[in-house]
Amino acid sequence: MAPTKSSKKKPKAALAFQSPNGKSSPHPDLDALVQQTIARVADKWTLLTLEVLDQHGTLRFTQLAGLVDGVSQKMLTQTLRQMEADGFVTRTVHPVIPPKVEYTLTALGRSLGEAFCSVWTWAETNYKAIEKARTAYRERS
Amino acid sequence: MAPTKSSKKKPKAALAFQSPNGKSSPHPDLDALVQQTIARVADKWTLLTLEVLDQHGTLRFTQLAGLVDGVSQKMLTQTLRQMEADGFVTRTVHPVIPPKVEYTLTALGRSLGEAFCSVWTWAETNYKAIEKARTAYRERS
DNA sequence: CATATTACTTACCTCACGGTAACTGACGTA
DNA sequence: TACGTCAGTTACCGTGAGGTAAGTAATATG
Repeated sequence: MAPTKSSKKKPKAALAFQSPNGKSSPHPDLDALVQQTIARVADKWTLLTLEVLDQHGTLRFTQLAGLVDGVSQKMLTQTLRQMEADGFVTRTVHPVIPPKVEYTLTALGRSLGEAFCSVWTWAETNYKAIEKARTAYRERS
Repeated sequence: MAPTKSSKKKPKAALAFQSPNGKSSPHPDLDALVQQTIARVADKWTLLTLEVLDQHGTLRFTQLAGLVDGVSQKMLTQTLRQMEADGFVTRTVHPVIPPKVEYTLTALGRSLGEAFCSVWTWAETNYKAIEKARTAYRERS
């Protein structure tokens, strides 16, 4: 029983809610919005692309393809379109042949990079602790 | 052409590498490790669980199931096991019947929460800008 | 006329993520 | 004897993320 949701009996209450009333949020559920935003932004390719653009400044498509280690053209395009739509990068098309398209971080994109900087730093200082924890866990079981 | 990798011609060089030499990393490729760590940690359920545990302190399984909004038992167990293995939570089993298992963040887990705090804050202050960018993008195309 | 170049689309296909629901174990209680 | 409780585990199954490879447009060059 207890399938996380949907039990035809009494819902037990007092546990499964986070904002049925008004609380004090400016929006109905800011938490959800923020969570959703983070989920979008914490995507693998987005993170990698963000970092590469942050380090190298303006880059063309093929340069990105080379620097974003392991990305396929399809995913790179998709990621860049997404980031453009979200306002993280500007996409500048130079009407020449062969095509020349340049990508640069916007201020918003750069601020996102800074925000993730602390996570990056955390990972740098703590990945050894994680590895140790994993080994310990493996031996425990 | 240019399928991101594997072209039998000259690899063009000067583009597709990040640490073929020694640089100054203590490990062969610290960047990859860190990226990998972030990817693991930036998982949807991990993030949500982390936040709930950060806000509520010690919780039992069913309490978490109620608070982590939308998680299935399967994913909750999986996430918690993962977090335990990584050293983010402690799992305390009280040998009683019915079972009682309590989860608490470790110091490492709490530090991770703090690191993500800046991202959380960023999302709070910038999600409107993102929405605006999206609307603008939609109208542009 | 064929080829190279850049920045993509598009079609196709696979596999792993994750949801649903049922089952387990050990005991107290009705 | 049947049921409820908690904390899972397991089997099954569908969707969709994402990889691969080929195609496209437009022109300069040999």
